[in-house]
Amino acid sequence: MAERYYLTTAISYPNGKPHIGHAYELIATDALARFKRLDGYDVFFLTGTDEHGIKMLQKARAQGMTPRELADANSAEFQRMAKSMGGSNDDFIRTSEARHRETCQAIWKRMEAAGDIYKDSYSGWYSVRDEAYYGEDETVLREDGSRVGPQGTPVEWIEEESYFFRLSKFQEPLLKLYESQPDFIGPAERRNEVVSFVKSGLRDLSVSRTTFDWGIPVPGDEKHVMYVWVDALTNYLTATGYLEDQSGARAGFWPADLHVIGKDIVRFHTVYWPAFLMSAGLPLPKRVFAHGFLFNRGEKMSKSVGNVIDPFALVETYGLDRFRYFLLREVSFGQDGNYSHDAIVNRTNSELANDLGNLAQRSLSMIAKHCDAAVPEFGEFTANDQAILDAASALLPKARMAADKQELHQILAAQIAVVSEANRYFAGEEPWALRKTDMARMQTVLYVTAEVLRQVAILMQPFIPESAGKLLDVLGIGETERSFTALSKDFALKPGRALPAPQPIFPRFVESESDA
RNA sequence: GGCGGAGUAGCUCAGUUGGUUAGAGCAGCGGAAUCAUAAUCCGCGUGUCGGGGGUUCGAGUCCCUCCUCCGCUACCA
Repeated sequence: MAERYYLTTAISYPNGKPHIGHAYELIATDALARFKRLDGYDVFFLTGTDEHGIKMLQKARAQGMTPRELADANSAEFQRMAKSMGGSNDDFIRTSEARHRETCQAIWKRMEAAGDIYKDSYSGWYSVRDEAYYGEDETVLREDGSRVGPQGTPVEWIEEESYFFRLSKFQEPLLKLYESQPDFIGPAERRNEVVSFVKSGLRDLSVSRTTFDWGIPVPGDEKHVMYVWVDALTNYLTATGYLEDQSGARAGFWPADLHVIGKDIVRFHTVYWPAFLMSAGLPLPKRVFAHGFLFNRGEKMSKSVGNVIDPFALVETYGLDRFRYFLLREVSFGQDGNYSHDAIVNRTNSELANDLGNLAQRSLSMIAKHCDAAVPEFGEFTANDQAILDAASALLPKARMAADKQELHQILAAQIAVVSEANRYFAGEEPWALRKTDMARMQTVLYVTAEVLRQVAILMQPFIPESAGKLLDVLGIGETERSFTALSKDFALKPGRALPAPQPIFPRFVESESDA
């Protein structure tokens, strides 16, 4: 049976519309999911929405809706976004679903049974206007004796009954985890931050609230709802059904192999989450990888600056694959990145249209015209032939290593380097000149070029599924010959096999009058 | 403030355990070719490797110091 691979995005808080950050995370995780599927794994790829909490409640009220109505409406938008971005997720979880309630209550009971949940009171400086608690050091005592929060709003001392999770107990086990499993947190910079945070000491965590009811009730004390992270993080477990039935269809996917998240929620995934699981006596995920943020021309996206970009519009403008390629190639996965119209056009025109697309077109149209529209015969390979073929064969092992470290940009960089090399090879061999002097040699050059294209196209599928598929179409590669298994020599192009008429796969992006 | 990271060609960045004339891609300039999506190929960089000091036969690469930028420093997610 195939090895399983379970990966997730973070679930999105749907109190607004999806933005480019959501799209980015989905696309990157999708590329990894597709990569693993093509590499023969039995993949479970999960994304979803995190629908509870006071902000949803407030937003719903403001719009004259029930929280469930708001959640339904906005979650649908996130599902539409996942589809539009080419998401190949196997499930879409909503925390308002019954299955999730069941799992949350089950994990709660386990933590409680372990003695890690206790009732106390949560107190702090609360700002009614901000609807937030602040630490004492965040507040300022004014001369008139009033105390205000960081936003300058008045705060008052509030005590609320709350359940606590004994996070303090897990400081040592967590440090041990980071040490024994150095790959638990990626990229490495994040790991150091987490370690130093945990070393500085952990306080117990308030995990329930009584001030609102849009959430999952605490078992046995229903005036409490679970607060934020027990609810949100548990989604990863819910979707597998592991807690309900360990022999269920998806139970074998737990523990997750990879949680892909934004760098802003590293702590919750690398401190709280493993602590909850340890307490509940459950296996821990293998790795949490935090990506960076995307900036619009170096500026953070914000409504006030007016540079909020709708991911649907970007796909509309550039096309899905161009957009995916840009994000995954331009930005070092794990670091912050910038996007701009010029950057998208430059990157994709240069690499997809000029390098890859044009190489395909120039070689395949020669094959169509001069080789009877069939894969050409080849003779003895020269050193040049062998070198470029070897460079293509070397891609898979490199890509695998990079994929396991989530270095998506490296995979694409390596591929495009081979494409560039293939262009140099093609120009150097001059098949158009060979046509007049040595047809057999011309055929070999065209064969080698097409075979390199085949290898690259197969490896491009996770990133630009549709256009890589089209490229495989014009190379005459059938649906069953597209997995990474087909990268082996046994699947190399067979001379004589008919090829369809070549057609441009990656058109250049040309500025229209209205864009200028 | 504390801890951590970064400052290398116009732009984005590589530069292993210190060792020969510091690299790539993009952009720019010149040329070639014409199979191809005006695409491709070739050639062209005297860069104070943030400043200063030090260790060493030798430092972008180690040490000290200064400057600048960034991240983390718990209950909005």
